Amino acid sequence: MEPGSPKRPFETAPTIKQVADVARVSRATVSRAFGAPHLLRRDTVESVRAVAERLGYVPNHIARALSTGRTGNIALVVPDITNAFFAALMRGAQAKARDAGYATFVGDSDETPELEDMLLTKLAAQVEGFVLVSPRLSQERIKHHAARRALVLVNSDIADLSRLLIDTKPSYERAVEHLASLGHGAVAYLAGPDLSWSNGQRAAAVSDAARRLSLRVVDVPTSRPSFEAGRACVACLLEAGVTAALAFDDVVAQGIVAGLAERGVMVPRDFSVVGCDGVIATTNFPPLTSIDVGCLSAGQRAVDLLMNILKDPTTAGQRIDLPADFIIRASTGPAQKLAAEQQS
Amino acid sequence: MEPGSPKRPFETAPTIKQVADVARVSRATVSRAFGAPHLLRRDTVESVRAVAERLGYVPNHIARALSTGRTGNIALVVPDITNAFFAALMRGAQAKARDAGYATFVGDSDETPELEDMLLTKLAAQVEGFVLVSPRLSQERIKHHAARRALVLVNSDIADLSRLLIDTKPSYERAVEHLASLGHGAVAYLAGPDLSWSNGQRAAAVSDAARRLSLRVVDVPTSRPSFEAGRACVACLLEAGVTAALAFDDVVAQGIVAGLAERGVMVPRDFSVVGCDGVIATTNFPPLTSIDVGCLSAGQRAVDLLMNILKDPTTAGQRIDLPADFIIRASTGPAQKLAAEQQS
DNA sequence: TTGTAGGCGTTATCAA
DNA sequence: TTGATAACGCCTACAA
Repeated sequence: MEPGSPKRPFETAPTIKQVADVARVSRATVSRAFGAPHLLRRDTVESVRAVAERLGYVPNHIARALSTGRTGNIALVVPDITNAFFAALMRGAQAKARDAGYATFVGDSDETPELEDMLLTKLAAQVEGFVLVSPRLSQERIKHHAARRALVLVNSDIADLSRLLIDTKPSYERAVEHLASLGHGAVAYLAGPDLSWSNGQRAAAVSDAARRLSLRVVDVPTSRPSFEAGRACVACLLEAGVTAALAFDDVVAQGIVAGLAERGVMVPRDFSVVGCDGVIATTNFPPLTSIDVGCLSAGQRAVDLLMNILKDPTTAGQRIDLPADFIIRASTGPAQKLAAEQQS
Repeated sequence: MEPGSPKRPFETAPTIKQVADVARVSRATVSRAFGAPHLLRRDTVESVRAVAERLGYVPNHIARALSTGRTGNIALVVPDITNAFFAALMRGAQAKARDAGYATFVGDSDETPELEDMLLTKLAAQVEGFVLVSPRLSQERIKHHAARRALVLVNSDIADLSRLLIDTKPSYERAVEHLASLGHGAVAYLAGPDLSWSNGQRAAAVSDAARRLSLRVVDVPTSRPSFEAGRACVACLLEAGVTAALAFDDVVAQGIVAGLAERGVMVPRDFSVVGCDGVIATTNFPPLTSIDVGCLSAGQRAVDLLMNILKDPTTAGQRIDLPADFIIRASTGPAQKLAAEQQS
């Protein structure tokens, strides 16, 4: 270390007082130049801001928060950052929050209720609100947290709480119809997490549509929605004699396609696969027939909702349903003759 | 643009003063009962804590931060959350920070220097340190930020700043050797962002190794490392007469594979592709021959480094090189005869 | 339109 | 071992 170096290793940020002194105004004026410029003369605002700029002054979030009770922070809590669906959602949410002047904490719960609970608890003191995505936590605990902080749920349906639900049911039904029309008589559904609302919805949609169309459905559980899980269940799929599979999401679908390819089963010639999410459906070969849930805009909408609640708490508690689009690409095709005959 | 209204529909937390009054001690004593109990008599601590418990008192994080200058927060700034490499890195970093008792802000700079600068500036007041991943910002501005807050760089080499460099050079060289040994006489390098240190390193490695082995190299620029960019340059690759391509990362590599497949060019039979990152190399068919950079542990290491600096600022400024592994999977194979003949 | 002064909830520095 | 009091940096009535 340099001799005579300052006790603090880092430069200390300029304060409102320093700006005030240099600009020859009061601290209140500096404060207003940033927080309420309409109360000041134009040139006052400009000169103060110029000085601030020159000094590198930025209003201190913490001090402001202490004074106003508003932190200007929100937190995003998701089961797995590396999942493309959550990542895209976070991207939209984070950008929206930034535009609204909010900074964003992120919490990865690693798919566990305990970590989720812990994150919600510890972050609460520093945020104005939460966006809780696909929670694995109990209703009771979620309500507990919602009672002390604004909270928007994504893909979790709890009465009286603000929630954004991506409605994939019609799309999964259309997907089943699509497969039926291609001559598939037996299909599989590769499930997502038990605790997931989305999974419940999707499983029900497949089951309902299949019953209606007299298709046979095989339900295949997976430990966790992953490429590996999809790949691992291929043997099971082929054994079950199905000619098509609907997956909980695109990651699982990709795994299925890869697992099939390894065994020389070509998609869509020999087997059809349907995914869900829409982020990575197009970054696959063949491009996946999939359900586009518009995760980016879902993230934005969730933050919109949260911002509304922060502005007017009486708007809390509403339910918003977002549509999803079934999009036919190249991973589905006519049922293979052989397999079709097996059914009849 | 303004943070929400001040009125709070949520339970308001008790303050230190309320606890002090009820416990019939001073605020200082309450503070010490939590922050420095060894300075107090045992029964004092107990009685104060009992009262606090009864009232549901929890020390206010914000007020404490203002007073001590310690926020217990760090920030992660990355070019693109949805990129699998960054997502995995964030996951590792976030988990490590959580274990160390820190909360994590996340900033997505959308690959732009301006946003990056803005995030660094606005977040500075609320964090004790930054992990800045693959910055697109100028050295000058980075140094500016590093002067006021602890900062760890990932994949950016600026002297005197703490930095974690994932050394992919030997691996790219090995990749070129691998291709040469398979009979490829002309290869392409699909570049990443101009401002990226990683890209510079990788381009140089390919160029050096190719010169040494007398291979022809075609450099193909891309706007942004994306699936689409990889897919779009396939025409260019085929025109250039190369039989193999090394991509800046796995996403681009996936795009190339898909683009080739669309034209009936099979990988690795007709064309070889090498990626980099290792996150999604295995979630592709065929699994990509790729360079595994261990992003998850890189995230952990980066936070380790940051925590060390926070504990002892004199440890700042060190450079850590992390090795990367070249892994041969199924996207590379012998050069196609026809193409090979074209070369001779 | 601008300045003054008190307060936000804690911690840190002195005294006692 | 405890208490009084001054920061911490900002916002916001209230005054001017």
